[in-house]
Amino acid sequence: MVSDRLARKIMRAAEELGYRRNPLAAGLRTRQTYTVGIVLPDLTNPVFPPIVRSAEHTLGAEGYTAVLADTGNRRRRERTIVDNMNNRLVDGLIIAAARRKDAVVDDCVELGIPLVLVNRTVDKHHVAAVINDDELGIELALDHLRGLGHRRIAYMGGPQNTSTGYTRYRTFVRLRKRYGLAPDRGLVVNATDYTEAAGQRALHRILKRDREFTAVLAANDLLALGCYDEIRALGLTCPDDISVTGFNDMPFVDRFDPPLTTLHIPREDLGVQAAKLLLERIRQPDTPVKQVRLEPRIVVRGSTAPPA
Amino acid sequence: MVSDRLARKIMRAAEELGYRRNPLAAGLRTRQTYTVGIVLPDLTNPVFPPIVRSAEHTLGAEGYTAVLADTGNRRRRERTIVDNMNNRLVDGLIIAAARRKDAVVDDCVELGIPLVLVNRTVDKHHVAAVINDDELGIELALDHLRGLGHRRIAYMGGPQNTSTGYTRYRTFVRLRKRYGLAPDRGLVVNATDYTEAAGQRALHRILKRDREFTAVLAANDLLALGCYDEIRALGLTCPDDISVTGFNDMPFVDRFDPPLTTLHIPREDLGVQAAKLLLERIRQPDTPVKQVRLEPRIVVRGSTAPPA
DNA sequence: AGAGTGCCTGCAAACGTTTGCAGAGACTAA
DNA sequence: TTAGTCTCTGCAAACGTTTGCAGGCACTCT
Repeated sequence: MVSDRLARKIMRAAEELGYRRNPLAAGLRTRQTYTVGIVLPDLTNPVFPPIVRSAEHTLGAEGYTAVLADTGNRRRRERTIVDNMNNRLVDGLIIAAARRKDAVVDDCVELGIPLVLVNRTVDKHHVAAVINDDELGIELALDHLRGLGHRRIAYMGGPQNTSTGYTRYRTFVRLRKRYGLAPDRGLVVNATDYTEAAGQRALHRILKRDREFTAVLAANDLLALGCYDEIRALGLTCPDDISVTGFNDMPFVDRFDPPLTTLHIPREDLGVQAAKLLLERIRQPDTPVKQVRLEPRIVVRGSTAPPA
Repeated sequence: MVSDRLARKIMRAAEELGYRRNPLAAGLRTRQTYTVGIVLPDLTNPVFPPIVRSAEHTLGAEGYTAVLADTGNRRRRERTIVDNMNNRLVDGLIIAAARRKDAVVDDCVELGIPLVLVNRTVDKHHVAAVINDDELGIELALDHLRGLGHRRIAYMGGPQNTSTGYTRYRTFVRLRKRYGLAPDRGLVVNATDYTEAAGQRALHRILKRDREFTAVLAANDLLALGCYDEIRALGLTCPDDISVTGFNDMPFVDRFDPPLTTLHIPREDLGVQAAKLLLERIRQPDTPVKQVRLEPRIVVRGSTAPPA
């Protein structure tokens, strides 16, 4: 619109006068705030910080500011947070806290708010998402345990209202049948939350019904830690008495006692891809909705061993 | 201003019409956004999430929204982030990433932006802060090690440009003299960062000069983990060969191998107090600046034992 | 010289609130 | 009836941008 020379002159003058653009006023006029919201289910779960960090970084490079919030795994808080963010006119949202049926997600889609799910997705596949290949993950873990010689393998799933909880559970059941493993219903329990306490409770329930298994495949690292607790509480040891595997390879699990065998997910990539996808949706909202699936790989450590 | 009856009627009408207040426009007019910024040095350090969470919760109860950001321990990013937040007219800031001399903090004070430091403070004591009693902490750790019979105790400090790094270091040196412990300069090293890698490097440096110590007192849990790594790399074991203590009692350190003896800090309280102090400064900016100090307590676990 | 083009300046409306003020009614007290 | 009080309605300015348009000036081309 204007010549380079003048533009520079204006910039210099602005600098001298200490002019600072007011993004509030600009946002009011343009309905663009260059802010995106990131919604987490649980900030204290170490899986998320690395994802958030790489997403933040990618967004920052394009001039966007990330606004984080933690739902504490509560539905009402998710609603409040997202409403709040939409009120403040974020340009888009990255949600890591989605449930399989998620009214908040539905509303965002309906309102046309650019949205990308990360880590978890919803049942209706009408929204952009970057997730892990959970089926592959469970298969890798199960193959590992079978390779060690385990035949009676317990499964500890996550909450069935999350896509990860559900897919991993379904996959385990499917594969167990395919491999001709003992189809004991008593060996499968789904925990109510992805927390250590819920994991411990769930293993307690399994142990009350059946003590003949030699390994437990947990749908998440925190659940696996809950298994550690229950195993220890019973005076048993891992992996001598019971092998345990997790999912996520969250930071520090390599230092636990014993170091956890688990599925490593490409955390940085999850964040980067989610950010890129979101930018795409913000800039070209009419582009078709994409789902990206990233492959986990198994990391074998000390929590798994051949059965006694 | 108006009667209750009318007020209710208006609210109902607003509801029916689906009216939603636009905080951008309101903020533009009133210069109040009911948003506060929380600035962290490192989101992946598990000490911070619990602090953030309780601060967020306290602020939320008063109608404020928290906006998180992670400086990744880089000065330039801290500047960018805080500028950005001030531009967007946050009502106040909680900064957990302060250095002892911190231009960003100085600027905020000068601009009169309500500000509370948490965990770390600055040298000039002109700004509200909620911190730990670091002197007490170091004293507790040292007493514990002395109580076990350790006499040659190495100290691994944190970055000296942070208040925690500096105070803990000064306290160790002071107490060592008071207790008449060997004043070897070779036994004291300050790491460049609060990270595991820096901790490992620092212990490596100590070990090159002196291998006669029986315990190392680390200024932070991540540094202590770095010590674990170096001890293991040398084929030694903790605590049989070397005892290790940390600081912060961050989540999960009780599960490490060995479980870490460390100083527990009242994380929730840090967050709550910081939030309350900030609200006070926002609502009554003329009130005198307060500094709150909270007491840590030692948690003895498996990483410390009497010397061989 | 006149028309056309490029660059610039200036003006005004709009975004959705808050805030203060003026004035209209309705009611109460003298 | 009149003055005074209360409650409500309506209007207008202001917050700091963005955006479009009109007009001015200088220059180039025919």
